Amino acid sequence: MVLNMRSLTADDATTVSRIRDAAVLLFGRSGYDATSVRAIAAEAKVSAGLVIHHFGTKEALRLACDEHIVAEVMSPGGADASGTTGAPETTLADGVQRWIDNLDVHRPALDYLARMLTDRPSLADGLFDALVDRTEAMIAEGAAAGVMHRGSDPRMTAVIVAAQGLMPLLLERHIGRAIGEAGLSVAAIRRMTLPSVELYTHGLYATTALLDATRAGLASGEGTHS
Amino acid sequence: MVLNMRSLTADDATTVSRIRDAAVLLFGRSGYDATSVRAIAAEAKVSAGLVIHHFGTKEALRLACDEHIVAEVMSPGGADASGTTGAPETTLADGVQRWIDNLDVHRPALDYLARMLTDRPSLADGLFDALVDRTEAMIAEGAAAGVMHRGSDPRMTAVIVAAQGLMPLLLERHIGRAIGEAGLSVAAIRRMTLPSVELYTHGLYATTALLDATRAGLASGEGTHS
DNA sequence: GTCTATATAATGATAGAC
DNA sequence: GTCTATCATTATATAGAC
Repeated sequence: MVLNMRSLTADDATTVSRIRDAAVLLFGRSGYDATSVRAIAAEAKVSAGLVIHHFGTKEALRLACDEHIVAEVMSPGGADASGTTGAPETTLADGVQRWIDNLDVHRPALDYLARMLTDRPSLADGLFDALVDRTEAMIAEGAAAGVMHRGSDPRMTAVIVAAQGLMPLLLERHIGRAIGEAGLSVAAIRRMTLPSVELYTHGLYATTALLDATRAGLASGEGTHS
Repeated sequence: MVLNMRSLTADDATTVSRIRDAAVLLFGRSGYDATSVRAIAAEAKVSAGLVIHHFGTKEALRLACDEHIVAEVMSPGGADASGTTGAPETTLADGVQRWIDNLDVHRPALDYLARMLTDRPSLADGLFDALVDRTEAMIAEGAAAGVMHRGSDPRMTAVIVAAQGLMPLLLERHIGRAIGEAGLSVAAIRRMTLPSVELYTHGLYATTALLDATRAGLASGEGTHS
Protein backbone atom coordinates (compact mmCIF):
# COMPACT_ATOMS: atom_id res chain seq x y z
CA MET A 1 0.00 0.00 0.00
CA VAL A 2 2.93 2.29 0.49
CA LEU A 3 5.03 1.35 -2.49
CA ASN A 4 2.00 1.19 -4.79
CA MET A 5 1.24 4.87 -4.35
CA ARG A 6 1.89 6.90 -7.47
CA SER A 7 3.28 10.38 -7.72
CA LEU A 8 -0.06 12.06 -8.59
CA THR A 9 1.79 15.24 -9.47
CA ALA A 10 -1.00 15.89 -11.98
CA ASP A 11 1.58 15.90 -14.74
CA ASP A 12 2.15 12.19 -14.98
CA ALA A 13 -0.59 10.27 -13.22
CA THR A 14 -1.60 6.64 -13.53
CA THR A 15 -2.45 5.50 -17.03
CA VAL A 16 -5.98 4.65 -15.92
CA SER A 17 -6.56 8.11 -14.51
CA ARG A 18 -5.01 9.69 -17.58
CA ILE A 19 -7.52 7.83 -19.75
CA ARG A 20 -10.33 8.91 -17.44
CA ASP A 21 -9.24 12.53 -17.57
CA ALA A 22 -9.08 12.39 -21.35
CA ALA A 23 -12.63 11.02 -21.37
CA VAL A 24 -13.85 13.79 -19.06
CA LEU A 25 -12.25 16.34 -21.34
CA LEU A 26 -13.76 15.02 -24.57
CA PHE A 27 -17.14 14.00 -23.14
CA GLY A 28 -17.45 17.45 -21.64
CA ARG A 29 -16.35 19.19 -24.80
CA SER A 30 -18.32 17.26 -27.42
CA GLY A 31 -20.73 15.01 -25.58
CA TYR A 32 -20.80 11.27 -25.02
CA ASP A 33 -22.13 10.09 -28.37
CA ALA A 34 -19.94 12.40 -30.41
CA THR A 35 -16.80 11.14 -28.66
CA SER A 36 -15.31 7.84 -29.84
CA VAL A 37 -13.23 5.47 -27.78
CA ARG A 38 -10.47 5.98 -30.33
CA ALA A 39 -10.50 9.74 -29.79
CA ILE A 40 -10.20 9.24 -26.03
CA ALA A 41 -7.33 6.83 -26.56
CA ALA A 42 -5.55 9.32 -28.80
CA GLU A 43 -6.01 12.11 -26.24
CA ALA A 44 -4.57 9.88 -23.51
CA LYS A 45 -1.83 8.70 -25.89
CA VAL A 46 -2.69 5.01 -25.54
CA SER A 47 -4.28 2.44 -27.82
CA ALA A 48 -8.04 2.06 -28.18
CA GLY A 49 -7.81 -1.50 -26.97
CA LEU A 50 -6.25 -0.41 -23.69
CA VAL A 51 -9.16 1.88 -22.93
CA ILE A 52 -11.59 -1.01 -23.19
CA HIS A 53 -9.19 -3.31 -21.36
CA HIS A 54 -9.23 -1.03 -18.33
CA PHE A 55 -12.88 0.00 -18.25
CA GLY A 56 -14.68 -2.85 -20.01
CA THR A 57 -17.08 -0.76 -22.04
CA LYS A 58 -17.48 2.85 -23.12
CA GLU A 59 -20.54 3.16 -20.89
CA ALA A 60 -18.53 1.93 -17.87
CA LEU A 61 -15.92 4.56 -18.67
CA ARG A 62 -18.67 7.16 -18.60
CA LEU A 63 -19.78 5.98 -15.19
CA ALA A 64 -16.20 6.18 -13.94
CA CYS A 65 -16.08 9.77 -15.18
CA ASP A 66 -19.37 10.56 -13.43
CA GLU A 67 -18.12 9.14 -10.16
CA HIS A 68 -14.82 10.96 -10.45
CA ILE A 69 -16.50 14.31 -11.08
CA VAL A 70 -18.96 13.86 -8.22
CA ALA A 71 -16.18 12.84 -5.84
CA GLU A 72 -14.04 15.72 -7.01
CA VAL A 73 -16.68 18.41 -6.59
CA MET A 74 -17.73 17.12 -3.18
CA SER A 75 -14.26 16.56 -1.76
CA PRO A 76 -12.83 19.20 0.57
CA GLY A 77 -9.81 20.31 -1.42
CA GLY A 78 -10.27 18.76 -4.81
CA ALA A 79 -7.30 16.93 -6.24
CA ASP A 80 -4.95 19.28 -4.43
CA ALA A 81 -5.40 18.37 -0.77
CA SER A 82 -4.73 14.76 0.16
CA GLY A 83 -6.23 14.20 3.58
CA THR A 84 -4.35 16.90 5.43
CA THR A 85 -7.55 18.79 6.22
CA GLY A 86 -10.08 17.02 8.36
CA ALA A 87 -13.24 18.39 6.73
CA PRO A 88 -15.39 15.43 5.73
CA GLU A 89 -17.30 16.83 2.75
CA THR A 90 -18.40 19.95 0.93
CA THR A 91 -21.49 21.08 -0.91
CA LEU A 92 -21.97 21.25 -4.65
CA ALA A 93 -22.10 25.04 -4.47
CA ASP A 94 -18.77 25.22 -2.65
CA GLY A 95 -17.18 22.75 -5.02
CA VAL A 96 -18.33 24.61 -8.12
CA GLN A 97 -17.14 27.87 -6.56
CA ARG A 98 -13.74 26.33 -5.90
CA TRP A 99 -13.57 25.22 -9.54
CA ILE A 100 -14.54 28.67 -10.78
CA ASP A 101 -11.78 30.20 -8.69
CA ASN A 102 -9.37 28.21 -10.82
CA LEU A 103 -11.22 28.27 -14.11
CA ASP A 104 -8.47 27.27 -16.47
CA VAL A 105 -7.59 24.07 -14.64
CA HIS A 106 -11.13 22.93 -13.95
CA ARG A 107 -12.92 23.95 -17.14
CA PRO A 108 -13.09 20.33 -18.35
CA ALA A 109 -14.76 19.33 -15.08
CA LEU A 110 -17.22 22.23 -15.31
CA ASP A 111 -18.13 21.36 -18.89
CA TYR A 112 -18.60 17.74 -17.92
CA LEU A 113 -20.78 18.68 -14.96
CA ALA A 114 -22.95 20.90 -17.15
CA ARG A 115 -23.56 17.97 -19.47
CA MET A 116 -24.32 15.67 -16.55
CA LEU A 117 -27.07 18.07 -15.52
CA THR A 118 -28.69 18.43 -18.93
CA ASP A 119 -28.10 15.12 -20.68
CA ARG A 120 -29.55 11.93 -19.30
CA PRO A 121 -30.28 11.19 -15.62
CA SER A 122 -27.01 10.59 -13.81
CA LEU A 123 -25.24 10.91 -10.49
CA ALA A 124 -25.66 14.67 -10.90
CA ASP A 125 -29.31 14.23 -9.94
CA GLY A 126 -28.29 13.43 -6.38
CA LEU A 127 -25.97 16.41 -6.42
CA PHE A 128 -28.82 18.69 -7.42
CA ASP A 129 -31.15 17.26 -4.79
CA ALA A 130 -28.51 17.75 -2.12
CA LEU A 131 -27.98 21.31 -3.28
CA VAL A 132 -31.70 22.03 -2.97
CA ASP A 133 -31.85 20.53 0.52
CA ARG A 134 -28.84 22.54 1.58
CA THR A 135 -30.33 25.72 0.09
CA GLU A 136 -33.64 25.14 1.84
CA ALA A 137 -31.88 24.73 5.17
CA MET A 138 -29.78 27.83 4.51
CA ILE A 139 -32.86 29.94 3.78
CA ALA A 140 -34.62 28.59 6.87
CA GLU A 141 -31.64 29.55 9.02
CA GLY A 142 -31.40 32.93 7.34
CA ALA A 143 -35.09 33.58 7.90
CA ALA A 144 -34.82 32.56 11.55
CA ALA A 145 -31.95 35.00 11.93
CA GLY A 146 -33.98 37.69 10.22
CA VAL A 147 -31.63 38.20 7.29
CA MET A 148 -33.60 36.35 4.60
CA HIS A 149 -37.17 36.19 3.36
CA ARG A 150 -38.77 32.81 3.90
CA GLY A 151 -41.29 33.07 1.08
CA SER A 152 -44.74 31.51 0.85
CA ASP A 153 -43.36 28.21 -0.47
CA PRO A 154 -39.94 27.52 1.11
CA ARG A 155 -39.31 24.31 -0.82
CA MET A 156 -40.00 25.82 -4.23
CA THR A 157 -38.10 28.95 -3.28
CA ALA A 158 -35.08 26.77 -2.47
CA VAL A 159 -35.45 24.94 -5.79
CA ILE A 160 -35.50 28.23 -7.70
CA VAL A 161 -32.53 29.69 -5.84
CA ALA A 162 -30.53 26.50 -6.29
CA ALA A 163 -31.36 26.25 -9.97
CA GLN A 164 -30.52 29.89 -10.55
CA GLY A 165 -27.13 29.33 -8.98
CA LEU A 166 -26.41 26.59 -11.49
CA MET A 167 -27.67 28.61 -14.44
CA PRO A 168 -24.36 30.30 -15.38
CA LEU A 169 -22.86 26.85 -15.75
CA LEU A 170 -25.47 25.83 -18.32
CA LEU A 171 -25.76 29.07 -20.26
CA GLU A 172 -22.09 30.00 -20.06
CA ARG A 173 -21.74 30.38 -23.81
CA HIS A 174 -24.74 32.68 -24.16
CA ILE A 175 -23.93 34.83 -21.16
CA GLY A 176 -20.43 35.40 -22.41
CA ARG A 177 -21.60 36.24 -25.90
CA ALA A 178 -24.32 38.58 -24.66
CA ILE A 179 -21.71 40.82 -23.04
CA GLY A 180 -19.30 40.58 -25.94
CA GLU A 181 -16.88 37.96 -24.69
CA ALA A 182 -15.98 34.48 -25.83
CA GLY A 183 -16.98 31.84 -23.33
CA LEU A 184 -17.33 32.76 -19.67
CA SER A 185 -14.15 34.42 -18.51
CA VAL A 186 -13.19 35.18 -14.95
CA ALA A 187 -13.86 38.84 -15.64
CA ALA A 188 -17.38 38.01 -16.84
CA ILE A 189 -18.09 35.97 -13.72
CA ARG A 190 -16.87 38.81 -11.54
CA ARG A 191 -19.12 41.20 -13.45
CA MET A 192 -22.08 38.96 -12.67
CA THR A 193 -21.58 39.16 -8.92
CA LEU A 194 -22.87 42.63 -8.10
CA PRO A 195 -25.99 42.54 -10.31
CA SER A 196 -26.85 39.13 -8.87
CA VAL A 197 -26.56 40.36 -5.31
CA GLU A 198 -28.56 43.45 -6.21
CA LEU A 199 -31.35 41.30 -7.59
CA TYR A 200 -31.28 39.08 -4.53
CA THR A 201 -31.42 42.12 -2.25
CA HIS A 202 -33.84 44.56 -3.84
CA GLY A 203 -35.50 42.32 -6.42
CA LEU A 204 -36.36 43.48 -9.89
CA TYR A 205 -39.74 45.04 -9.20
CA ALA A 206 -39.90 48.30 -7.27
CA THR A 207 -43.59 47.90 -6.45
CA THR A 208 -45.75 45.04 -5.23
CA ALA A 209 -48.23 45.47 -8.07
CA LEU A 210 -47.32 42.27 -9.90
CA LEU A 211 -47.02 40.33 -6.66
CA ASP A 212 -50.45 41.50 -5.55
CA ALA A 213 -51.93 40.63 -8.92
CA THR A 214 -50.33 37.18 -8.85
CA ARG A 215 -51.67 36.47 -5.37
CA ALA A 216 -55.13 37.65 -6.38
CA GLY A 217 -55.06 35.55 -9.51
CA LEU A 218 -54.07 32.41 -7.63
CA ALA A 219 -56.64 33.04 -4.90
CA SER A 220 -59.54 33.32 -7.34
CA GLY A 221 -58.82 29.88 -8.78
CA GLU A 222 -57.10 29.67 -12.12
CA GLY A 223 -58.57 26.46 -13.48
CA THR A 224 -59.17 27.87 -16.94
CA HIS A 225 -56.65 29.59 -19.14
CA SER A 226 -56.85 32.35 -21.77
CA MET B 1 -50.81 27.58 -55.49
CA VAL B 2 -54.39 27.00 -54.48
CA LEU B 3 -54.68 23.36 -55.32
CA ASN B 4 -51.23 22.56 -53.95
CA MET B 5 -52.17 23.63 -50.44
CA ARG B 6 -52.45 20.71 -48.08
CA SER B 7 -54.91 20.20 -45.27
CA LEU B 8 -52.45 20.94 -42.43
CA THR B 9 -54.93 19.58 -39.94
CA ALA B 10 -51.91 18.52 -37.91
CA ASP B 11 -53.10 14.93 -38.16
CA ASP B 12 -52.01 14.28 -41.71
CA ALA B 13 -49.56 16.91 -42.91
CA THR B 14 -47.14 16.80 -45.79
CA THR B 15 -44.73 13.89 -45.75
CA VAL B 16 -41.80 16.28 -45.55
CA SER B 17 -43.22 18.06 -42.51
CA ARG B 18 -44.10 14.74 -40.91
CA ILE B 19 -40.47 13.65 -41.24
CA ARG B 20 -39.35 16.98 -39.83
CA ASP B 21 -41.69 16.68 -36.88
CA ALA B 22 -40.46 13.17 -36.20
CA ALA B 23 -36.89 14.49 -36.22
CA VAL B 24 -37.78 17.29 -33.80
CA LEU B 25 -39.39 14.75 -31.50
CA LEU B 26 -36.46 12.33 -31.45
CA PHE B 27 -33.67 14.91 -31.54
CA GLY B 28 -35.36 16.68 -28.63
CA ARG B 29 -35.90 13.48 -26.69
CA SER B 30 -32.54 11.75 -27.18
CA GLY B 31 -30.22 14.25 -28.81
CA TYR B 32 -28.83 14.50 -32.32
CA ASP B 33 -26.08 11.90 -32.16
CA ALA B 34 -28.16 9.32 -30.37
CA THR B 35 -30.89 9.55 -33.00
CA SER B 36 -30.41 7.63 -36.26
CA VAL B 37 -31.95 8.49 -39.61
CA ARG B 38 -33.56 5.07 -39.50
CA ALA B 39 -35.29 5.86 -36.19
CA ILE B 40 -36.63 9.12 -37.63
CA ALA B 41 -37.87 7.29 -40.70
CA ALA B 42 -39.63 4.70 -38.53
CA GLU B 43 -41.25 7.42 -36.41
CA ALA B 44 -42.51 9.15 -39.56
CA LYS B 45 -43.50 5.79 -41.07
CA VAL B 46 -41.38 6.20 -44.18
CA SER B 47 -38.18 4.57 -45.44
CA ALA B 48 -34.75 5.77 -44.41
CA GLY B 49 -33.91 6.52 -48.00
CA LEU B 50 -36.82 8.94 -48.30
CA VAL B 51 -35.56 10.99 -45.36
CA ILE B 52 -32.23 11.53 -47.11
CA HIS B 53 -33.96 12.07 -50.44
CA HIS B 54 -35.90 15.01 -49.03
CA PHE B 55 -33.26 16.63 -46.85
CA GLY B 56 -29.96 15.54 -48.41
CA THR B 57 -28.09 14.80 -45.20
CA LYS B 58 -28.86 14.25 -41.55
CA GLU B 59 -27.17 17.56 -40.75
CA ALA B 60 -29.39 19.40 -43.24
CA LEU B 61 -32.40 17.82 -41.57
CA ARG B 62 -31.16 19.19 -38.29
CA LEU B 63 -30.92 22.66 -39.75
CA ALA B 64 -34.46 22.35 -41.08
CA CYS B 65 -35.58 21.43 -37.56
CA ASP B 66 -33.72 24.42 -36.10
CA GLU B 67 -35.33 26.81 -38.58
CA HIS B 68 -38.76 25.32 -37.98
CA ILE B 69 -38.48 25.68 -34.21
CA VAL B 70 -37.21 29.25 -34.42
CA ALA B 71 -39.95 30.23 -36.85
CA GLU B 72 -42.54 28.50 -34.71
CA VAL B 73 -41.56 30.13 -31.43
CA MET B 74 -41.30 33.59 -32.99
CA SER B 75 -44.51 33.43 -35.04
CA PRO B 76 -47.64 35.14 -33.64
CA GLY B 77 -49.94 32.16 -33.21
CA GLY B 78 -47.72 29.18 -33.76
CA ALA B 79 -49.00 26.55 -36.18
CA ASP B 80 -52.57 27.36 -35.20
CA ALA B 81 -53.14 30.82 -36.64
CA SER B 82 -52.59 31.21 -40.35
CA GLY B 83 -52.28 34.90 -41.02
CA THR B 84 -55.59 36.02 -39.60
CA THR B 85 -53.93 38.14 -36.93
CA GLY B 86 -51.83 41.02 -38.16
CA ALA B 87 -49.11 40.87 -35.49
CA PRO B 88 -45.76 40.67 -37.27
CA GLU B 89 -43.66 38.80 -34.75
CA THR B 90 -43.32 37.77 -31.13
CA THR B 91 -40.53 37.46 -28.61
CA LEU B 92 -38.90 34.27 -27.44
CA ALA B 93 -40.39 34.74 -23.99
CA ASP B 94 -43.92 35.07 -25.38
CA GLY B 95 -43.44 32.09 -27.65
CA VAL B 96 -42.16 29.87 -24.86
CA GLN B 97 -45.01 31.02 -22.64
CA ARG B 98 -47.50 30.13 -25.38
CA TRP B 99 -45.93 26.68 -25.63
CA ILE B 100 -46.08 26.17 -21.88
CA ASP B 101 -49.77 27.07 -21.91
CA ASN B 102 -50.26 24.01 -24.08
CA LEU B 103 -47.58 21.79 -22.65
CA ASP B 104 -48.69 18.42 -23.99
CA VAL B 105 -48.75 19.53 -27.60
CA HIS B 106 -45.54 21.51 -27.58
CA ARG B 107 -43.36 19.41 -25.31
CA PRO B 108 -41.31 18.13 -28.27
CA ALA B 109 -40.62 21.70 -29.33
CA LEU B 110 -39.64 22.69 -25.80
CA ASP B 111 -37.29 19.73 -25.47
CA TYR B 112 -35.75 20.55 -28.82
CA LEU B 113 -35.31 24.21 -27.89
CA ALA B 114 -33.61 23.25 -24.62
CA ARG B 115 -31.09 21.16 -26.56
CA MET B 116 -30.53 23.97 -29.05
CA LEU B 117 -29.53 26.20 -26.15
CA THR B 118 -27.13 23.77 -24.49
CA ASP B 119 -25.68 21.70 -27.34
CA ARG B 120 -23.62 23.31 -30.04
CA PRO B 121 -23.99 26.91 -31.28
CA SER B 122 -27.14 27.20 -33.36
CA LEU B 123 -29.91 29.53 -34.44
CA ALA B 124 -30.93 29.60 -30.77
CA ASP B 125 -28.00 31.92 -30.13
CA GLY B 126 -29.78 34.68 -32.01
CA LEU B 127 -32.93 33.92 -30.08
CA PHE B 128 -31.09 34.33 -26.79
CA ASP B 129 -29.46 37.58 -27.87
CA ALA B 130 -32.81 38.98 -28.94
CA LEU B 131 -34.30 37.95 -25.61
CA VAL B 132 -31.55 39.79 -23.73
CA ASP B 133 -32.02 42.92 -25.84
CA ARG B 134 -35.75 42.82 -25.28
CA THR B 135 -35.27 42.26 -21.54
CA GLU B 136 -32.85 45.15 -21.30
CA ALA B 137 -35.33 47.45 -23.04
CA MET B 138 -38.13 46.22 -20.79
CA ILE B 139 -36.15 46.94 -17.63
CA ALA B 140 -35.18 50.37 -18.95
CA GLU B 141 -38.84 51.19 -19.57
CA GLY B 142 -39.83 49.80 -16.20
CA ALA B 143 -37.17 51.84 -14.46
CA ALA B 144 -38.26 54.98 -16.30
CA ALA B 145 -41.82 54.32 -15.15
CA GLY B 146 -40.60 53.79 -11.60
CA VAL B 147 -41.76 50.20 -11.31
CA MET B 148 -38.41 48.43 -11.71
CA HIS B 149 -34.90 48.74 -10.35
CA ARG B 150 -32.35 49.64 -12.99
CA GLY B 151 -29.37 48.13 -11.26
CA SER B 152 -25.74 49.21 -11.42
CA ASP B 153 -25.10 47.22 -14.62
CA PRO B 154 -28.24 47.22 -16.78
CA ARG B 155 -26.79 44.99 -19.48
CA MET B 156 -25.64 42.27 -17.13
CA THR B 157 -28.85 42.57 -15.14
CA ALA B 158 -30.80 41.93 -18.34
CA VAL B 159 -28.60 38.94 -19.15
CA ILE B 160 -29.23 37.44 -15.72
CA VAL B 161 -32.98 38.03 -15.82
CA ALA B 162 -33.22 36.60 -19.33
CA ALA B 163 -31.14 33.55 -18.45
CA GLN B 164 -33.11 32.94 -15.28
CA GLY B 165 -36.31 32.97 -17.30
CA LEU B 166 -34.93 30.20 -19.50
CA MET B 167 -33.67 28.16 -16.57
CA PRO B 168 -36.82 26.07 -15.96
CA LEU B 169 -36.57 24.91 -19.55
CA LEU B 170 -33.07 23.55 -19.01
CA LEU B 171 -33.46 22.11 -15.52
CA GLU B 172 -37.01 20.86 -15.99
CA ARG B 173 -36.17 17.34 -14.92
CA HIS B 174 -34.44 18.38 -11.71
CA ILE B 175 -37.04 20.93 -10.70
CA GLY B 176 -39.82 18.42 -11.11
CA ARG B 177 -37.94 15.77 -9.17
CA ALA B 178 -37.02 18.16 -6.35
CA ILE B 179 -40.70 18.74 -5.60
CA GLY B 180 -41.64 15.12 -6.00
CA GLU B 181 -43.04 15.09 -9.50
CA ALA B 182 -41.99 13.43 -12.73
CA GLY B 183 -40.96 15.94 -15.35
CA LEU B 184 -42.28 19.48 -15.21
CA SER B 185 -46.08 19.36 -15.06
CA VAL B 186 -48.44 22.25 -15.50
CA ALA B 187 -49.09 22.15 -11.75
CA ALA B 188 -45.38 22.44 -11.05
CA ILE B 189 -45.02 25.43 -13.34
CA ARG B 190 -47.95 27.10 -11.66
CA ARG B 191 -46.35 26.45 -8.29
CA MET B 192 -43.21 28.21 -9.48
CA THR B 193 -45.02 31.42 -10.32
CA LEU B 194 -45.62 32.92 -6.88
CA PRO B 195 -42.17 32.17 -5.40
CA SER B 196 -40.56 33.60 -8.53
CA VAL B 197 -42.56 36.82 -8.29
CA GLU B 198 -41.80 37.00 -4.57
CA LEU B 199 -38.09 36.74 -5.27
CA TYR B 200 -38.32 39.36 -8.00
CA THR B 201 -40.24 41.68 -5.68
CA HIS B 202 -38.62 41.40 -2.26
CA GLY B 203 -35.42 39.58 -3.16
CA LEU B 204 -33.97 36.83 -1.03
CA TYR B 205 -31.96 38.94 1.41
CA ALA B 206 -33.83 40.99 4.00
CA THR B 207 -30.83 43.19 4.75
CA THR B 208 -28.28 45.00 2.63
CA ALA B 209 -25.37 43.45 4.51
CA LEU B 210 -24.20 41.18 1.67
CA LEU B 211 -24.79 43.89 -0.91
CA ASP B 212 -22.75 46.37 1.09
CA ALA B 213 -19.99 43.85 1.56
CA THR B 214 -19.95 43.04 -2.15
CA ARG B 215 -19.74 46.69 -3.11
CA ALA B 216 -16.95 47.24 -0.61
CA GLY B 217 -15.08 44.22 -1.85
CA LEU B 218 -15.27 45.32 -5.48
CA ALA B 219 -14.32 48.88 -4.62
CA SER B 220 -11.14 47.89 -2.80
CA GLY B 221 -9.84 46.08 -5.86
CA GLU B 222 -10.00 42.32 -5.94
CA GLY B 223 -6.99 41.54 -8.07
CA THR B 224 -5.86 38.67 -5.85
CA HIS B 225 -7.96 35.76 -4.75
CA SER B 226 -8.13 33.56 -1.68
C1' DG C 1 -42.40 10.46 -54.39
C1' DT C 2 -41.38 6.32 -52.41
C1' DC C 3 -39.32 2.07 -52.01
C1' DT C 4 -35.47 -1.83 -51.62
C1' DA C 5 -30.87 -2.98 -51.94
C1' DT C 6 -26.31 -1.76 -51.34
C1' DA C 7 -21.80 0.80 -50.88
C1' DT C 8 -18.65 2.59 -47.64
C1' DA C 9 -16.96 4.24 -43.50
C1' DA C 10 -16.73 4.33 -38.55
C1' DT C 11 -17.85 2.41 -34.19
C1' DG C 12 -17.53 -0.57 -29.86
C1' DA C 13 -15.49 -4.55 -28.58
C1' DT C 14 -12.50 -9.01 -28.94
C1' DA C 15 -8.23 -11.97 -29.50
C1' DG C 16 -3.88 -12.86 -28.96
C1' DA C 17 1.19 -11.47 -29.23
C1' DC C 18 4.67 -9.30 -26.41
C1' DG D 1 -0.02 -3.56 -19.01
C1' DT D 2 0.12 -2.43 -23.55
C1' DC D 3 -0.03 -3.16 -28.23
C1' DT D 4 -1.77 -4.55 -33.22
C1' DA D 5 -5.05 -6.75 -35.90
C1' DT D 6 -9.58 -7.94 -36.61
C1' DC D 7 -14.65 -8.93 -36.00
C1' DA D 8 -19.32 -7.72 -36.10
C1' DT D 9 -22.46 -4.10 -36.05
C1' DT D 10 -24.33 0.10 -37.17
C1' DA D 11 -24.28 4.45 -39.31
C1' DT D 12 -24.99 7.76 -43.28
C1' DA D 13 -25.59 8.03 -47.83
C1' DT D 14 -26.18 6.27 -52.82
C1' DA D 15 -28.33 3.78 -56.91
C1' DG D 16 -31.81 2.41 -59.32
C1' DA D 17 -36.55 0.12 -59.73
C1' DC D 18 -41.42 1.39 -59.59
